[in-house]
Amino acid sequence: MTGGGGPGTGPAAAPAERRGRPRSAAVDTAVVETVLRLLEDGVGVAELSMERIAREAGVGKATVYRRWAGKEALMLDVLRSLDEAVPGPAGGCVRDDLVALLEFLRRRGLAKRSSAVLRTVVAQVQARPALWAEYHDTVVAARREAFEAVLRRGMASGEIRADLDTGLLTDLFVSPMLSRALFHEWRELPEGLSERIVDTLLEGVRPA
Amino acid sequence: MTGGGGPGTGPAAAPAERRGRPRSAAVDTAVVETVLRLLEDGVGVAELSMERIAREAGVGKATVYRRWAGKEALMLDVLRSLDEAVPGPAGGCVRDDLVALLEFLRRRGLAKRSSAVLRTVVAQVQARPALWAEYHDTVVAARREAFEAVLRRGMASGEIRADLDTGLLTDLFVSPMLSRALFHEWRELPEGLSERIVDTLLEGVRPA
DNA sequence: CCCATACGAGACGGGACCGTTCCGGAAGTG
DNA sequence: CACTTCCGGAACGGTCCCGTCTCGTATGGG
Repeated sequence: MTGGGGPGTGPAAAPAERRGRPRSAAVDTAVVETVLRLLEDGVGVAELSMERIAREAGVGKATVYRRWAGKEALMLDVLRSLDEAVPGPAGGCVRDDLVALLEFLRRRGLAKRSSAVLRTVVAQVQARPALWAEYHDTVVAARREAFEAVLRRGMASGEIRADLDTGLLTDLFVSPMLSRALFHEWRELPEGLSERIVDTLLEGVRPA
Repeated sequence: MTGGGGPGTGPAAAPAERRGRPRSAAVDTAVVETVLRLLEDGVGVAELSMERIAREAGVGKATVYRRWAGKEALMLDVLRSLDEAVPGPAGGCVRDDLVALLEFLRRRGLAKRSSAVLRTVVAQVQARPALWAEYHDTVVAARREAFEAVLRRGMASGEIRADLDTGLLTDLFVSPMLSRALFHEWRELPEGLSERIVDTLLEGVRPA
């Protein structure tokens, strides 16, 4: 239930030749996990003070500053910890693959934790572009690429119109799910939503 | 260029029987306008302190507190000031009305100011539901109703499939524009985008 | 074993902001 | 004109936070 908080969280690689006591890996995960939990609980990124993070993680403030230069650097690592593998195409028909990708968004990505993180990142698009860039490269890019790959396959097989831009198509498929997760606070994502979105988009809104 | 900051901004109605010097209406608009400008410049809602708002508006802090109980109440009035009339349907074909509504979103609503406000509000969905509720009732509801009215008209006239839910359809039309405005920082909203979204949705993604 | 380094805890000075209060002056009402 | 209320400015005590530093203790590599 901890999401993608596992390994790969280390903020900086040790340059070998370490004497003395090594740093505790548990501290890294505890801090990152605490930030995610607080965001999940609705604490805004600005109410998140380094002091509070350390307090709630049961960690000395100096220990946090020993690893991260400031809140910005810490947040970047938090975003990096969210890296998740997108499910590969099942190889069935394109329609089912699209539904599966949207279901992945609905279930794993947008249930609670990730919707909170997404809201937080969106709020920082203007003030801290680096934060958004990191989130885009780490999380968004892989998902978009997965969508576009399926769409290209559909275009090759004749299941998808080939005269459309895959970027725009990806927006058409993804953004309805995204908007609901952003605005409706991770409720209102009912079971059959993915199918309804995909089928409506495929069939078109105009009567046949 | 001041947007919807005009009348109706007063935080509380005067109960008549006022002696002494009346409150300056200029202060109300100056404060609200300053908040909007700061949000527009990328200042997060949490970096927005009452002290800073008063300073930048050239207004005494006590004067602000005389009108609003706190930041939450002030933000509610700021959102209320955003109320804008949605353009009525031109009465042409449904397709053109849908394009016109999306164009309204692209041009007026989502260029700069409103995208900043929307990001701010989204960030507060969890922490301050009242803020989101106010924004929804003031801004979102009217726009959604306009969309659904056009869609219902299209269903009656046979231009839109009648077996679909107007709420979901509205999401399909609106959210691609919304997502771009949220994520891409009010760039990347090119001229023909509205037409492309509407036509793709109408025609469908599957080949004919 | 020894020593360098990490650890939690907390003190430190500096700064920002909160919400209130007071001031001297301005501006309408009666 | 007298009076009441508002105005901008500024100060107040209080709280929280920042980033650094110092304790005394724990822990692992050489």
